[in-house]
Amino acid sequence: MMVSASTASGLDSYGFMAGILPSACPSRTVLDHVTSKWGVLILLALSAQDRRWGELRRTVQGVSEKMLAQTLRTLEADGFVQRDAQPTIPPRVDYRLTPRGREVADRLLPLMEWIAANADAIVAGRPAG
Amino acid sequence: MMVSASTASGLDSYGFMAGILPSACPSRTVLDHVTSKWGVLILLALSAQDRRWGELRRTVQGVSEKMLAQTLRTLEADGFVQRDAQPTIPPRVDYRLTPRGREVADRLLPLMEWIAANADAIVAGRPAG
DNA sequence: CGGTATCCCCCTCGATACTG
DNA sequence: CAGTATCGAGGGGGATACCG
Repeated sequence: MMVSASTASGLDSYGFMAGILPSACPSRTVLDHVTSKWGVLILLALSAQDRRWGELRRTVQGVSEKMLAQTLRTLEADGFVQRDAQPTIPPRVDYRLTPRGREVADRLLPLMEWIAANADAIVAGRPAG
Repeated sequence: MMVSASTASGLDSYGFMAGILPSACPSRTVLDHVTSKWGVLILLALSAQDRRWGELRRTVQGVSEKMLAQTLRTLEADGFVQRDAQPTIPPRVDYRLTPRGREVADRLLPLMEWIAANADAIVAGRPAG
């Protein structure tokens, strides 16, 4: 079986294929953060434009305040998101992607586009139940 | 702010940016399956080569039998993975990506490569705690 | 070998209330 | 507006036992 050389060799060079992302390795935690239920959607929302807290809450439909705050803190700790708080009254806080965050978002976008384009067909084809 | 036209316009054409993947839409469920804790790793493992159950269990380190079975069933229901059982004794079951599964895996690979290459720096930069 | 069934703990997450 | 604190339900997920 043949796999596109550019992708397969890239992965093998990091030793993925023998045991994939060994359980103790740092990649697992980063992966969990990036692909977390709300992490993906927040990164995507910020990839389009910088957003304020309330705007983010409205854009990422269904996220609770708790999970928005928690996920933002995680993404900030990993250096994907920068928090910019202005000590005005009322307070104003903007969130933006860091350069590192943009690199991740750029790799998330093709996946999301594909899912958006194919979701209907996938759901329609699921076995009943 | 300028974003690469090829990615941004692609997303906007699916109406992502106003409210991102509205909570009720099918994309959310597909996204959850693809980016689930074990789903990503299983798709990645199968993208390198077809694998038997036991091989998959060893390759995806840390997965329990229950979660491996459960995740494989989900990926199969979504049409990403094909199960090929041979009624021999002892039984032999192979799993392979479907064409649809390969399309997803191809979009997952660049993300995984980036994470593998940057995980150490990210973890090292996390605040203490 | 390649699973399924069951029990049960713990941790995530949502709801609610409160604050600067 | 932009959060934090607390609580309680639910289900993800591990351990174990069993089956074809």
